[in-house]
Amino acid sequence: MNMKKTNYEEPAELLKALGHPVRLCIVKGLSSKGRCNVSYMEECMEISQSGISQHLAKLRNVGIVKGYRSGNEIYYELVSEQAKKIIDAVFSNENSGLEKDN
Amino acid sequence: MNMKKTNYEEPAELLKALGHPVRLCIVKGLSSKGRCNVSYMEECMEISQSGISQHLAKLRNVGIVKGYRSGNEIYYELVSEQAKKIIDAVFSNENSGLEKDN
DNA sequence: ATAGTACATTAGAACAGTCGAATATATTTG
DNA sequence: CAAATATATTCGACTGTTCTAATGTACTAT
Repeated sequence: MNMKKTNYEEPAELLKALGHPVRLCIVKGLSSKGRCNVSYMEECMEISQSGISQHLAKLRNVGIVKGYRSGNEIYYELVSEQAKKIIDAVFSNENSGLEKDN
Repeated sequence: MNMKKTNYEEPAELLKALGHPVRLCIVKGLSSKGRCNVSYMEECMEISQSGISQHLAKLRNVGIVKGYRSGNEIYYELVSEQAKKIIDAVFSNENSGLEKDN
């Protein structure tokens, strides 16, 4: 029944990349507002410049975002359809009831 | 523009829990086959008993799965609607084109 | 060329995640 | 009760992640 671990390694990488509050925030922001430069992200979240850059690097490395230079600044865009779908799934949160009463 | 980090902490936990090949495999399996006991999972994946148990503990802790004892064994079920949606998004992978040509 | 701005990269300390081995607990069977 | 089975928990080594501070690079303006 095809439960080979290797089939899950790539999608797990994607989920792991999204599984950090700062990165999730970045991607959610890009998903709803389109492109955005790094300084703006810095202003919106309490995190250092280098922090943002490092998180963006991870998102780039798994192909979730892509950056375009425009003069002095770099604008990022969400380029992974799969990531978009995941974000939609995560935030389609009309939480209709009983969860986590474990 | 509501980019507060705290709003992203819980969903990030969920994604992080799913962001490991073994756990993703478990959840995907439960998603498509319904309930399953631990021994069966062990057989299907190359990992120790304690490994499976530890991963199941994580999934339990964030409310993704729930286990029911039936005699000697424990059957797990996927109980988080949000996780189901995410799994669907991850594996709706009719990859229609251009991604990751970074 | 120098200085300023925007971003990326590196380094290292602190912390979190993962894995196998050993041990613990709950249940069933004899 | 003792032994067997199924699962959970704990421990410790190892690896990976995250953060801050410092430094590097690319572009712009003067």
